[in-house]
Amino acid sequence: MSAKSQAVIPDIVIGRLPLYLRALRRLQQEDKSVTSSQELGGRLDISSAQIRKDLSHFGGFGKQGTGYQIEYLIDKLQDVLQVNQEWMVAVIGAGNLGIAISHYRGFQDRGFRIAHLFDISPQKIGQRIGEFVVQPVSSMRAIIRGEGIKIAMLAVPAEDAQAVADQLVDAGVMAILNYAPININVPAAVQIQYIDPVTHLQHMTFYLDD
Amino acid sequence: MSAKSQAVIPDIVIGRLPLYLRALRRLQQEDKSVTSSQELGGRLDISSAQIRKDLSHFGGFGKQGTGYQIEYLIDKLQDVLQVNQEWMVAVIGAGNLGIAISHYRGFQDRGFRIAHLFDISPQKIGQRIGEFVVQPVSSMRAIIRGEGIKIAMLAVPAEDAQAVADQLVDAGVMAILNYAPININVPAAVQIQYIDPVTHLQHMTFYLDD
DNA sequence: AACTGTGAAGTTTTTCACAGCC
DNA sequence: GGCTGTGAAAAACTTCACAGTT
Repeated sequence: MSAKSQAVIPDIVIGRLPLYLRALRRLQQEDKSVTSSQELGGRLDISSAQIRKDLSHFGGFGKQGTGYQIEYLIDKLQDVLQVNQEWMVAVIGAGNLGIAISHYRGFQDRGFRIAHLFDISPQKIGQRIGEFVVQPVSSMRAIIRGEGIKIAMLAVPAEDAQAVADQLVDAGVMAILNYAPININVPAAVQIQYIDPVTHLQHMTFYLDD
Repeated sequence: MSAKSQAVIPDIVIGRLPLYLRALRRLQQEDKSVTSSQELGGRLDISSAQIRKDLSHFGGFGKQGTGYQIEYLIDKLQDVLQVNQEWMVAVIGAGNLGIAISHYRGFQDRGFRIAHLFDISPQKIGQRIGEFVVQPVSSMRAIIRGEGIKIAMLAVPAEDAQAVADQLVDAGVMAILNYAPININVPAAVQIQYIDPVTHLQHMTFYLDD
């Protein structure tokens, strides 16, 4: 056990930090400079105790009697999540979804920059999509390795997702955000997250009448 | 307490059912007809005990010694989630994301059909997007109410999301899938779910080295 | 007076482990 | 022998409630 040993933070806590960060940025846009666990919780539908407990894992970010300095807390959370730097991201798949992702302006100021857009289809390769030129999957490995890209967003058909993920891992990618509606197996050291709108919709229909 | 009173099922269990369903459909495509909690769990990285416990909330779907009949289990889970019917969905926002959503083929066979695409911009209104003609937000309320649409996908700028959500609720929508990177407040009876790729990316960067 | 940070208590969720059935 | 369904145990997570600080 090293002198600087860190307690393990529950993953569920880590998952909430981006939500806190997002809400704090919003408060900042509203020209507030201080907030409280109660105000933040009200916005997010999370109890104030939960927020205080979550934040306490990383040290005392607040002031008793006062609350949290928004700018300071944003900075600290960005440090914790390592998004005070700008991560290069590769997008694989230049279909409608890949194109929408590539055009999305919302990555920039939250720690990410799309660096490349890949596709396997000869029709797509060479095409200009926003500021990107679609590159062939065949050169993906070399580029990702060469530039040390660690994060990829997968927007290929479900059938191809596992094979492409394998190539990404081989190329050195350590975090994959998979938009294909299929489970992917990756080594334990590689992070994976899923976005599938249908799972969310099906979650909600359970509660609908009729 | 009615004679047919149902025990309350934990929401976290409901959230996993769509994942089971998705994996089962995949197994079916691979021409399997029977599976086990172990096989399913292996695909999903969920323990077999968890899967058995989750499914047991709804009655005995499996056979001891044998496992689960895939077709039967799919049908039962679709019943539970109420996706054996086809839900009409409205999409609001005909930007890159709304367009990508409107083109996506993956809703059809999983219980959902996009019925309308709305936007507020005069440049967008009347434009043809795939099989849809973009309709004005001003007619949204009447159409949603008139057709009894209960589900909406929100793909508008963060600034407009709360206002549009309020209109949707007023129009009778009971479930909203919000793609705007902002928290929305809706009445407790209305379901809301979020998709924000950046929160997933930030969750993963916590674990990345350097 | 207002609010944080935190042990302790309470609740929920997951895993264990095995009886019972095919 | 293989697998489900399930009570009981364990682990994880959330809330309570309050001492301590501004």
